[in-house]
Amino acid sequence: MGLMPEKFLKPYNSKEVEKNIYKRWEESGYFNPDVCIKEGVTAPDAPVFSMVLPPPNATGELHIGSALMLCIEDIVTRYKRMQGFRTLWIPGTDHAAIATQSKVEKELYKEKKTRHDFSREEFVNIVHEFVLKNKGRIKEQIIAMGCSLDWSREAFTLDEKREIGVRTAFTRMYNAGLIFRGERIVNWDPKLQTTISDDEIEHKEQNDPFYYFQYGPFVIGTARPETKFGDKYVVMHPEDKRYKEYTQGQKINLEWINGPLVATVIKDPIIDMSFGSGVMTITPAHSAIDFDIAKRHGLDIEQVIDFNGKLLPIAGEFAGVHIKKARPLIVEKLQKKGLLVKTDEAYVHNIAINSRGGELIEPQIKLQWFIDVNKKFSLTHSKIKGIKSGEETSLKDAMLHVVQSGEIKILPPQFEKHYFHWIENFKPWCISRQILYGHRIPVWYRGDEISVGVTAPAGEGWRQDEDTLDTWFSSALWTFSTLGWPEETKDLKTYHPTTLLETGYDILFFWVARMILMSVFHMGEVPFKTVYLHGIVRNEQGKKLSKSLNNAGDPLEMTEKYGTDALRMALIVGNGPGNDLKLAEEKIKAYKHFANKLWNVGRFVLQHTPDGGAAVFTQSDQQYVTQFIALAGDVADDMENYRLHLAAEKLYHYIWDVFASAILEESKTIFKIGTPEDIASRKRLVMTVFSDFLKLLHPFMPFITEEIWTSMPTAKSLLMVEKWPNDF
RNA sequence: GCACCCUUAGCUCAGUUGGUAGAGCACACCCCUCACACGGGUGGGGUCGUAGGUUCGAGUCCUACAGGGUGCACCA
Repeated sequence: MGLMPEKFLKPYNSKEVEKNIYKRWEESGYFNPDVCIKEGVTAPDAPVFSMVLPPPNATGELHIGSALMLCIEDIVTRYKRMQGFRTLWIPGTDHAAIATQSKVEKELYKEKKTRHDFSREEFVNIVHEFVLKNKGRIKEQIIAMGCSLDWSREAFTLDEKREIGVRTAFTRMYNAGLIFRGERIVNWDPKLQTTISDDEIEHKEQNDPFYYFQYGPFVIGTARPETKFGDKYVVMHPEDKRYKEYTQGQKINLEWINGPLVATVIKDPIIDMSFGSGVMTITPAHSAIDFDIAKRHGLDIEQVIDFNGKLLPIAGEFAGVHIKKARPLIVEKLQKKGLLVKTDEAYVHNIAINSRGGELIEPQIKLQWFIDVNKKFSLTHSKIKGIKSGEETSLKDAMLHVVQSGEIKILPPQFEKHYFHWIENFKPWCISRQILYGHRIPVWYRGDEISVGVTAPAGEGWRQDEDTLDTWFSSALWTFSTLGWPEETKDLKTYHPTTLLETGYDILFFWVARMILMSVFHMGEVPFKTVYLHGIVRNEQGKKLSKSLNNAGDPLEMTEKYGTDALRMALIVGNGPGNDLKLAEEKIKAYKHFANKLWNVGRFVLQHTPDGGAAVFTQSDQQYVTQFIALAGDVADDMENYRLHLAAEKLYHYIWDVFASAILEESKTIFKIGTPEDIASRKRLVMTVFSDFLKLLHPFMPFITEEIWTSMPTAKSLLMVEKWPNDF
């Protein structure tokens, strides 16, 4: 018997190993690149690899999708660290303003309380306490996945440092004229009592009756009769022959819901002649398109529905009635007046709902803060390829430019098209929210005066804007706010732009695009060089998922049951970039078996090869060496090109089919009846190949490889900072 | 409506630059042989959605179609 410790006599026990190993990593300080340099495991002038962790919602749960994200990012990080890079992966959490506040309000509601039972300060404190409790749990979950994050640099989108960043960003953009306050039509959620951005809207198909009403000489169609009270403009296409007798601005007397009305004819090419009767009345205060038409023709804009979803006095007898209740009543009245022409019951259309809360969105006109993405500004300090310092550009143009020029590469490449398409439709970004939890808008008012800045203005009588910022405003600064910006820190100079941004494709627009926007403006450079997008894991609503009952559940449960390494492999193998993942528990189990296989290979190696030796390889062993070097090259090539799934599979098959089934099986005979030269050669082969194999596999299965490594005679320090094997 | 993705073994999916089909699980039979039964061995199972095209050669590229899914836009 050789060096084999007793622990190898039992099957691999992930539970006993994992906590212990993580503690050793953490205590080593090697998650922090500064320590790596100080201890001499990384060269001070080594190339940099940096990445931010997409900050999980502070009140969220770590789900199997986050596990996939953590796993991919940790694999890349560990690989780069072993390649000798100055490697930094920054952890943090997101305050997720709306989501968090809704959650707390739900909790409060259980005690029959609402946010209105508290002062602003009290309420924010309640939310804050809630967040603190949850943050710890998320950190535990991230640790359980084995992530090599530098916890000394942990950040939170709503902590003090980030608040300075947010206020600085707001102020500088305001001063550049890119942030403005204006009355626009916005997406209003009557339930959460806040605006949301266009991207937070979800369209849902719904069947509603479609009514045709007699409107003077015209027949108009609508699915929303409750908005029609104030409709005094009738719009048609200028080239519609059916209505050529009517002229722009013509007045028409007609009978409407609450009595006689003078309507004005408007001609506008936006009208689709083939839809309905080709004529419509407009409600500019509650429809984005109608609002545009009204602006174009200088028409009156009148609010019909209040911010709670109830009809205003303009509705006459219906004033104060909720729109949901009012609709059938209005139809009934119009029918009685003989103005209902017909009803199409089979009408299917898309309604807008808030993806965060689920309530129907009511377009409303409100005074809000926006980022103007089209306005030209001068980019004073540009490091962006193709844009000179001082050159004029717009946020939109710059955002397009950095991807078109290839300075930012998006993987898989088809998502570049999604990105371009989205940018082309990018309208002013509404950044103010009427909720309490979040970064309060750094603007103060006093009479007609306005003051924008990082701190409150001096003097009496200033009142701060009541609104908070869209949560994505602060997370958009993440690549540089985590590095100390707006201070010109050493971290900022060293690690920005970050090397890689890895996240789910579902937040390409929400987050990735907005990070590009912010970095371009504030840093004059890209936030990252490569974007790697992984697929999402469908929830119970996903049709495919619900039909199979063996889909895996909570990641923590899985790591408990099968070990983190097994879960990591199951998440990686067979899951190409950008593809959605459906994970069967059986697959995780299979990689638990693989972990045990590796464990037993370790046992064999340590039993039979007490020393590494310096023997000369026999010809056949030399072939194995060559094969292994080729494998190491292949794996490195896959890693460089983010083909993690292929790399993992190659490693799996190598250790099982080549190393265990061929090399070890042969070795049994060689060790028994081989010549001394054969034996020495084989012992060296087995030890060196296995030892280096552990390095190759470590990014994927960090715990078990580190645990076996501690028993290897070749081990000098932790495996996590060993150099990636490039040759023998 | 516009765009993108998917369709490969019973199930879940790989297959990076085009070169005679792979994995895990499941299934059948054999083996508790001295690293490992969380193992080993043997075996069954696929006209790679359909129809064309390019090519010496296509699951892999092109075109059309069908089915499934996603994103964006939107109808008054």
